[in-house]
Amino acid sequence: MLRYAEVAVDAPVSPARTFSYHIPEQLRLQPGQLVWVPFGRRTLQGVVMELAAAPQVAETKAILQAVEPSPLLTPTALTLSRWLSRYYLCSLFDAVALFLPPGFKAQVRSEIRPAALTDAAQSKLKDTTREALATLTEQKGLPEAEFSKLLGKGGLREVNRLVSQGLIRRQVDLPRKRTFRYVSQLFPAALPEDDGTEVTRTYQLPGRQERLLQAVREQGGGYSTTQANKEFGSGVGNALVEKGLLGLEWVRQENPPEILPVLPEESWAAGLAPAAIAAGELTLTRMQADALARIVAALDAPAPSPRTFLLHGVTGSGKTEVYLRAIEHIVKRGQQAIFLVPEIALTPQTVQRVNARFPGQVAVLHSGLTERQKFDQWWKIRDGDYSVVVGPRSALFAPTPDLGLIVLDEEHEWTYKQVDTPPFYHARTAALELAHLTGAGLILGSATPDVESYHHAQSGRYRLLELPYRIRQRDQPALQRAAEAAAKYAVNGPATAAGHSLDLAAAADDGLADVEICDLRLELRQGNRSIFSRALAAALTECIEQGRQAILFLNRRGSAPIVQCRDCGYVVTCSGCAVSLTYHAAESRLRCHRCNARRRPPTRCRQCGSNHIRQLGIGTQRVVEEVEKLLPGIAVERWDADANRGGPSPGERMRRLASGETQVVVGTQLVAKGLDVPAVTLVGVVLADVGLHLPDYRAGERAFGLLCQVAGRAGRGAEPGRVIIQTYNPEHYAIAAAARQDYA
DNA sequence: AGCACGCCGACT
DNA sequence: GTCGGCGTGCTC
Repeated sequence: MLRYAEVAVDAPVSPARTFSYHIPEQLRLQPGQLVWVPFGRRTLQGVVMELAAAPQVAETKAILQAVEPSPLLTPTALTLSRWLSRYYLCSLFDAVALFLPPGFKAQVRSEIRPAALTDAAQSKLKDTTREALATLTEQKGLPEAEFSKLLGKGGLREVNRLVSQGLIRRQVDLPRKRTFRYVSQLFPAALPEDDGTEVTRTYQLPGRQERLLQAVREQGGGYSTTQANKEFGSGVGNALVEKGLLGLEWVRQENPPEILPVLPEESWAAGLAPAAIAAGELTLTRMQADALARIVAALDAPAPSPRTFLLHGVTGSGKTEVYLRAIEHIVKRGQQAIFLVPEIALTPQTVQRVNARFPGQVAVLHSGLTERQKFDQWWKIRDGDYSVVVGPRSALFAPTPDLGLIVLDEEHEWTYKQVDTPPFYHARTAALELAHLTGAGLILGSATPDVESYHHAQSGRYRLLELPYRIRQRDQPALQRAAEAAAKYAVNGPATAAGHSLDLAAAADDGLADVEICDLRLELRQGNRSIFSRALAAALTECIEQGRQAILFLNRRGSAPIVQCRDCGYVVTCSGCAVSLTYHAAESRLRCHRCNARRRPPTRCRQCGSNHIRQLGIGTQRVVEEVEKLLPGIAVERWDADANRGGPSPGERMRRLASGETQVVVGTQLVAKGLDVPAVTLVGVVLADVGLHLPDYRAGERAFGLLCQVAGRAGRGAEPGRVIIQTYNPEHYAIAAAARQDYA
């Protein structure tokens, strides 16, 4: 029989490694259960990966106890854990920990007791140790942590020495109390050959015990100890447990209080949720309808069919609506969907739309929840109480009972990659594997897909779905007319016909803002030393005079400046890595952040010989000053990580912008993502080059994506938008392509 | 994390 | 000849 278990132990061991333990007679274990095991001198948590007939080694220790009576991980989760461990080179336990309920961690608490404390043995000890032992004897025992503290520095070592000398005893207790919301309950005890027969007895019990026993048996299920103590007096239940007439179990509390999917208070777009987006109100464009049809067809096809889609749609093209309809399809057939977003706090609009479409069925996981709330959410998801789980990368491992679809919005975002603690997984890669294992569909969506994803879509590994046109508010009357006209000739029903007409209208004008590139080298040559080109200065002035709003964007990340020739735009790069060199003031040298090469800073430009070499390094602060100089008395606000720490709250700033109080926003990436303010008609990129020369070979790709996103901020309302990109590198492929909004 | 083992330098 | 500091590898 299967008397052994292969256990993933919570220790830093090689990937995929398990340890063999034998299962004691009285334990019934299944794969996926969390257990306590002895490991070296310690007692650790582990997860049973599989049961086995034979161990890997001759000598095995016994599993001490199960933490939960039933498995916490499904067979699918175990399979994905093994894959994660091998692929990301982490211990198997680090991988399975992703799937465990929040707050499962518990530590062994050991108690120190005095033993054989003869004067002779004590005479050889240090003074502090002798004093600590005196306290210990006085208290008749202390928790190990406290005792070790009494011994001062290196206390842990000293404790072990004393244990091996036999002067003290260590008693290890496995934690009985469960993390949260566990209540102890009394059960009628059954006979050992558990067939449900209750224990019979021939003797008489004291009155209160008799009455409690009767009450518990009548109840049938569990009888809370708290209630028992209240009604029959404390200790009565314990007496019955000791007589073997009642069993005591820790049971997870049923029906935890409702968790409202509350968004972080500080969310920028509080109160800005699109008002009229309810199910069925929107007519899909033909592109949207096509995309949805292909997704639904794949989801309905028999199991081994390609179900990974890359939904490439420009900002405002209606990707979210496609996700929502696909989720609806899955939910209707009783399955669940996982909706991943890069950061909850930055995508409140998306989250609110999901919430509005599936009221009461959405679990929103975010860092603002308390540990207890997260714990309750985990169990409710597992019980199938929710149809949709929205959250950051970790939400991929939520215990949905029957996963049908995974949506990964803004799939190019780097927050999907875990970089701080093992396993260093990428949620997109892991989602692909999970979808493969479960047969679930996977939709990756972005306006600027990661080059790797796009490549997979082109080579056929994913299916590519394109939404090339923006849907605008100003199209709505046109849509109405088109729908009416088209209805007369409709073959496929009015909705599709109207959508088709909208596509035709949009094809002539894709709804995107006009983008101009402004060559700063030319400005400089013509004597303009300001950070604003004449074109941007004029556009900004005009925009404000017309009572509209503007966003000025400066992608200045970190503090590493760039060394650049102001005559030809040449940037000093590493000869081996094609990465910009960073000036290190302390050693007066340029350094490559990739290969660590060192170089003396050049005095003349290598490309044109000019000595007009500068360290580029303007920040948003400087831009704000320049705007105030250009347009005195204007309401400018700076939105970046620094400004976020002090000053008005993000919510307050968002309100001021939405109401028009703020006329110009100067910001970093923070303003590039998700900001949707209709009255913003002008976007100025103060210096596009900065992001271009980050010490990262993906710099060009990222600069392109960011510029596209920034450009998407303009002209979201009825008025057309205008974007001006200032650069010293107008011919750089990333900037030129971004100006044409040409992803391909 | 904690422990044993073994190597090497500093001491009796 | 012995002690101890620390680098390395192991824990079923």
